[in-house]
Amino acid sequence: MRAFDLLATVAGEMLLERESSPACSNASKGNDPCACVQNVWENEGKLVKIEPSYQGISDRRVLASELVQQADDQKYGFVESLFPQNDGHSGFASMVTIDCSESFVDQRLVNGKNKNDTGNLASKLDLGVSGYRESGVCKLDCETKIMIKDELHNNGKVPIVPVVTGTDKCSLEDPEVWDGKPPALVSSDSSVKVPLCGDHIPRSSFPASRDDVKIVSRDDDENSSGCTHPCTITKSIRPVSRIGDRRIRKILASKHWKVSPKLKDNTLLNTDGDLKPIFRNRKGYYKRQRSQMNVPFKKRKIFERSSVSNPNRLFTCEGKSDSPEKGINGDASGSCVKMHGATGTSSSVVCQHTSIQSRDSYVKLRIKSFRVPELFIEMPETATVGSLKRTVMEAVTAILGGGLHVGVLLRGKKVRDDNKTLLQTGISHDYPLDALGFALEPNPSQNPPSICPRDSSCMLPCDTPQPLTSYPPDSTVAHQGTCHTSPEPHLANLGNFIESDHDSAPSPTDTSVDKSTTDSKALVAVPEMNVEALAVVPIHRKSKRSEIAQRRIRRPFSVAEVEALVQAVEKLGTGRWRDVKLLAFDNAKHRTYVDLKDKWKTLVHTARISPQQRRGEPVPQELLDRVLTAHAFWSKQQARQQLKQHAETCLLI
DNA sequence: CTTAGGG
DNA sequence: CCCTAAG
Repeated sequence: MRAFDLLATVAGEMLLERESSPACSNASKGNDPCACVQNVWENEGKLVKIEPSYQGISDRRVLASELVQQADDQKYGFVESLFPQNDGHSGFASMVTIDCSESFVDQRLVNGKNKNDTGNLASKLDLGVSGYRESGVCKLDCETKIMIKDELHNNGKVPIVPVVTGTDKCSLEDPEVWDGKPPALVSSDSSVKVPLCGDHIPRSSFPASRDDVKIVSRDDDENSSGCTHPCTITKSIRPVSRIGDRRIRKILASKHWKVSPKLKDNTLLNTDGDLKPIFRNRKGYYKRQRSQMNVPFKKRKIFERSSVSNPNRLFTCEGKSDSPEKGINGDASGSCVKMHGATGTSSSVVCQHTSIQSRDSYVKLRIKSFRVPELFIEMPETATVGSLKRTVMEAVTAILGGGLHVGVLLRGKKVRDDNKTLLQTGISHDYPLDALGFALEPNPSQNPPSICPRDSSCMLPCDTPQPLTSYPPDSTVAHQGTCHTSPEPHLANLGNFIESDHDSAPSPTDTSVDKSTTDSKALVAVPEMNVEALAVVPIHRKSKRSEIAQRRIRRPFSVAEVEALVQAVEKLGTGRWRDVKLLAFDNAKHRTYVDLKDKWKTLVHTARISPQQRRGEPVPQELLDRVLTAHAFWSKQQARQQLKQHAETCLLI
């Protein structure tokens, strides 16, 4: 096996430019003075093709050669059709070198500033994911404009909004995206969301993000089933992370990407077969549990699509938005966004009241490169060069496409406070460009703020379920088997109040696609946490932290959940966590029965310690009392049960 | 797969 | 929340 340690650096150049001239406000059709958006990435129009330079596998070096962008308007690759809304011009170039111990990925966002040459980026993604070959030429055709305004107001909002312009050539029908919900990330907080390389490139160029790409290493690209329609491609690809738990863990344990030589095409079906038993059992409820592993990536997916796919719908805070919430970042006064097509035709203006903003209050940023966390790849020596290409591509794409967030460095120091304005942070319009840096970092705690509100709001039942009466403090009725089969109706209903994980809510992808498609390669991107030391990282630098990256996000139990749990345990006892799950948390896909068991464990512990020692959201004492009572009761019950059994066995003997 | 318990 | 042994 050959191991490639791939430290990728995505270099690109973005210009987050300060508004240049007052005239620009009139230039756009919306006539919104504040909505004038300038600028973009540097234009180079290059795309890079990763191409191994070696003939044999003995030479481990992989070089990247650049593909000159083909600015050909006539050709439409699937990329374009996939994200047709991007009518602007951004290209990217990337370079990957793999040299056993180091790799370098240079991705460059280039601006198709060149208006008339629509800057169409036609790139031959030779190393695309299987099937992409069919498209032959992939064209990334988009213009991304970013404006950052250093708010003078201390509202903690830093409106940075990508402006993607374009026309619809292919509508994405993914209800996950278009269900009217606001883009999660944009609305979540004020952190600087810069749709850089990671946001645009991977998805649009080769939608091989972990979430929706079937990572395959097949040697017969040409024979692959073909993706004539981009939308289909996306849908037909299933998340890598949907592999069974066990398998994932094994992979994670190895802390690197691993491509088994046996995992070729014909393995796919087998893999599927392996998975079926896992997913098929008991009302399929376990399947849903599994799918939660995708949460972080799905979140991202939503954001990516929403920010790219349909700007008009999403980036509007005039109240016309389809979103139930007005204004994406919840701060209507802060955001100034304007959409306009490349042609300057369609545009929608937002936030007129901010139009008074001084010209000088815009900050111009320039991002020369992005650094990407380390990757580790292991491949059999017998693997083909083609599969190597694809593997690297997939690795890079996956890491770019999943779980990354942007870190901001000011004078080399990390800017951690997302709530400060640029100005407060020290980034003002006349700030030296070089002082500001960006880095792609693994998302350490992807605790999506959008979740928490739901926890509290959705979980509170209109009519509070009646306290349980069926657990008689000292009755012998409560046999382990009696209430087992027919849960109390009100208890069963309780599940409805528990947050239903919207991330794993049945989506077209989940239901229709997963059955037919399969997991293929056991590839998992393991973002390296260390982003500080980027340039060249020795192979042995991989650390345990990579595992942490794959940990499920921590989701503290809300009081309502605790209530539900207590109630269920009061009813069912402490030894039947699966039933507890089904009874009270059936709709909370992210809570496994193990989680519930663990939670109960901590609840008991919490109830026993003094209130001063407790942490987190305080659990009402009443609930904790019930926990202790129930725990005592069921412990006694268990003891009795055991005694009984013991007596019986003794009698038999 | 579930349960139980340690980490 | 993870992991693992045991059933």
